[in-house]
Amino acid sequence: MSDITKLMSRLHVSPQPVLKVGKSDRTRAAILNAAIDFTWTHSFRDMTVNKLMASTGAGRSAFYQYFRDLHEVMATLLDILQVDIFEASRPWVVGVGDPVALLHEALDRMVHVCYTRGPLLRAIADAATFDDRFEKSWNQFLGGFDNASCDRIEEDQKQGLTPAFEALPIAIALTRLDAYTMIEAFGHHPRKQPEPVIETLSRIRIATLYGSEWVGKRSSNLVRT
Amino acid sequence: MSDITKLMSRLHVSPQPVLKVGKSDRTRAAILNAAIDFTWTHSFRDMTVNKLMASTGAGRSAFYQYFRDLHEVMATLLDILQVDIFEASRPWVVGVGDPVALLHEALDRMVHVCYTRGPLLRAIADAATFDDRFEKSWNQFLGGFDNASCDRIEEDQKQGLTPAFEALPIAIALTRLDAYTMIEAFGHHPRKQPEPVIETLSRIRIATLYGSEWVGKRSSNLVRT
DNA sequence: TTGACAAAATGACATAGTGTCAATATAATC
DNA sequence: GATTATATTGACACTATGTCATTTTGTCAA
Repeated sequence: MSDITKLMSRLHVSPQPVLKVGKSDRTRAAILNAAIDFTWTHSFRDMTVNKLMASTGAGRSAFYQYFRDLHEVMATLLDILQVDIFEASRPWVVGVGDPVALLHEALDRMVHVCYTRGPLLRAIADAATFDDRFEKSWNQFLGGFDNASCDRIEEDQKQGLTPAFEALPIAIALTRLDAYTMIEAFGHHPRKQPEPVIETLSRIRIATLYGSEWVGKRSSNLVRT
Repeated sequence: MSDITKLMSRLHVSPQPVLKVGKSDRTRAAILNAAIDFTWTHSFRDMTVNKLMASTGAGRSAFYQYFRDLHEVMATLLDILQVDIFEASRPWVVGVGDPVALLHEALDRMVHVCYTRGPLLRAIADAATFDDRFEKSWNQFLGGFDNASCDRIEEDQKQGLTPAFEALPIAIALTRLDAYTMIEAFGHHPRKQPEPVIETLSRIRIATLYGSEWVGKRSSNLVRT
């Protein structure tokens, strides 16, 4: 039963307007919050089940009631973060109209999300090197981006807005560019300013996809139907 | 005393044609080789002192005679790899002449080195997330690249070959682009083909620095004195 | 309100890896 | 070949993990 299904059945069955939250849910949420808090001030490598559970009041063993291990916690947090990041990228990925303007819009939002959650993003990327299964999740996340980006590039190529080249390798490279540049910029305290990062990523992506003449412009005469 | 200095003094002093290698040197080398071999077939996360020493014949405790921990081993390997990679990048970093041609030359060599040592490069990047001190080494390695790249960009800007923008953030982003694209492509078996990676990285870098019109060309009319 | 049941939390245990140290074995040097 | 320096070893203390039988605690119906 998925989380959403569980939530809906609870809403449906309950005759009361108050969303009932069992102790189980509270502890689970406490663990996730403890993990988020932890990443804000420490590296993932220093995270232990003990330290997390110390922040929740419950004993260490209780952890295993909710998660198989720390990586499953991180996977849950990635699932949540993923939604926000994909949402932020939508303008460019599926938007209609001037692609340069759409790209600025999307990068603006994406950088904002990553700035807000920088240390968490970094912890997630770090955690991927610690565990086989979670590494797959992280690669699927990046892969989802690769594909969305690739589709958009191929669309723009059909329209003659972007030069004809093999889209997927470029999409893959640009995804790594974005991800690791933002992790570098926002993953540690003190975080860098978001604006220069937006400038940098949009300069590189626009120069690569639409030509250097549009770099620095907030929009172009290029139109997409 | 650097490795090279040691090697030279040994060559100089020894009257015999045979390079004298003490037992100490042999064990140390065996550990380093075991680590390299290990990265070729396994992830860094699965590396243990035990597994490494099993390949050398000596017991686990002997390891600590030579290295403080696994990260010191990886730091040693990074030092070695670093030399080859910086050497490969030299044409573009310090070369004189057509920058587009120089860039192709440098990327060609760099991709070749990273293709040859792909799994090791990946293991090194992974190891950086496991240890405070080694993370610093890895960041210094990337930072060295950032600076070299930044210097070259600022030179080209003075010559009017590259648009005027803040060079360092772009250099940082392009370094992450190169590093993590190559780790993605060459870090696992089966490795991707090197040629498309060269194409991809040079396309993005040239479009960003010299303008889209030079992408795909092996050289430009741009000249650098 | 109470009692019974299901669920959550606990503490003790087995396992795996780390790094250290005193004791021992081995190599190199005179 | 004796001596000295160095490499190697095995035992130990420590930290963290994940499991399980047991106990405690919440929830719901009577």
